[in-house]
Amino acid sequence: MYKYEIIANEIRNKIKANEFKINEKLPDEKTLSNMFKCSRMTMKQAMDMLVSEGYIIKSRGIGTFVRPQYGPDNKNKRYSNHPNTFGFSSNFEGYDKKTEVKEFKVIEANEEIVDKLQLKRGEFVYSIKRVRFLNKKPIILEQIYMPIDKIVGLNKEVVENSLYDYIENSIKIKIYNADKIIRAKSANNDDINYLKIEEGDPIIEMEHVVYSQNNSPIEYAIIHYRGDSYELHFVTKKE
Amino acid sequence: MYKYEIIANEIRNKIKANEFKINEKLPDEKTLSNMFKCSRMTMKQAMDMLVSEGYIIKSRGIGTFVRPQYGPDNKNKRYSNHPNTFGFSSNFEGYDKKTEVKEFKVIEANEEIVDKLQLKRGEFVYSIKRVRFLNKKPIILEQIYMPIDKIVGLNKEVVENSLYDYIENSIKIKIYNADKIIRAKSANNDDINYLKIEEGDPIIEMEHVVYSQNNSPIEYAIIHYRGDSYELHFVTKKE
DNA sequence: TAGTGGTCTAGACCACAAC
DNA sequence: TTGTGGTCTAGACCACTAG
Repeated sequence: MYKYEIIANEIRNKIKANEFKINEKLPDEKTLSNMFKCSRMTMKQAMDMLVSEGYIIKSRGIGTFVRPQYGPDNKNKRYSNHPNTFGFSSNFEGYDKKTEVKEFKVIEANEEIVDKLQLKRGEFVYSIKRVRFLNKKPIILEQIYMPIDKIVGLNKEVVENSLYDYIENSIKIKIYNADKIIRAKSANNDDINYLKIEEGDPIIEMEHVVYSQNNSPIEYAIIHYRGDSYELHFVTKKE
Repeated sequence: MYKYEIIANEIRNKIKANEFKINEKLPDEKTLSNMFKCSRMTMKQAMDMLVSEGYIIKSRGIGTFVRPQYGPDNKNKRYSNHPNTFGFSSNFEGYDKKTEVKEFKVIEANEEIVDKLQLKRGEFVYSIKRVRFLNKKPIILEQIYMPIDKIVGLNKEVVENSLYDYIENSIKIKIYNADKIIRAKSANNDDINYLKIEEGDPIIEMEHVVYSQNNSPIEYAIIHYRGDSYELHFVTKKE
């Protein structure tokens, strides 16, 4: 782990633990860089990470402040996450959550999957269908495809827990970035069936391709969020 | 304009003008920083900007490449943009686009608006309703609120063209960042009326609050995109 | 004017990919 | 081994806010 990640983790944890309280002003970056024994550029990188995750707000000439948190149940009884933070588990730490695996098999990649995962015709992928529950309500339906030769040793137990935890900690693949596409759709049969909603109800569809550090695609997923109970939050910075 | 913005603009323009072709490898960052007479950190900042806008892909150990472009009509006849790029005009440069202003008035801010724009009770805001057309089809319905004492001198002509152009170039407010929330909803009466869709059709709702450089909110907007013709693309980088 | 974050430098070393 | 982007430094100066 790099220095700026370690520093960001430390500050993030202090915010989560309420040691830095909401709207509290943090020390200025020069002071912080002395505290953490790093240069100001490194300090800035750590802080910018927290800005993009929505933990803090920086204002030139004024200072840096802990930001009121998003999170489940904050707003109109909708659940929410930052698409910048990878993974369901890390977005809903500490909440009543459950995962049900509806399908776990190996299939030959179709044209769409070949294209998204940059495979060759005839290659095989894991095909995983999971439902995510929050407070016992089914909220998210995921259809995931992963190349069998990159994500080795996958099994149902892993899939019932955190895929990203497995990828990063067990098989030591580093995630680099992701392309995401968001659409609005009407519930299809799977949505009706698994998310317990009605025909025609709106859902958020997020399609994403996640890339590892060498820019090779490791996951292609189509994720459906219940429109009535989920929203995506993010922070856009004009650079 | 800062150096890294100037550099990014130059490279972006070359990509747009096809001087750097799709999938072409760009010179490495050290060479580029010599070419642009800047330090490598500055070069990196310029390039990272283009990564987050989706123009290029960087791979450690390999190099930097021009990325296949998104853009209107690329995929399933849906229009698409990067929410990281501010503004309709800059996202759809060169396309057949039109804006119809359906409402332009000044109202007293209600509780929601007071909250989002950090106003006091009784303050006034511009209330603007616009429909955006692409290739003569109504695609986007916007409801915009802006505080009258920050966005001075607004008039219907400005609103018919580019608001951001006016804000940045005429009244010289620098945009800093934005909070965005994405939801899926079913078409309401306005959507049916202005976007010419049917009751129950899905739409993407994007709510955003845009902040100027001193972190004061200058725009609160609720934007509806036709679900059948629009999608949002973005690039997420794991820092 | 003092305080704060933003930009920029010139260079060092590290991590990863390809040969 | 070479080429590439990523991290990190120690410090300078700039831009914006507040008193």
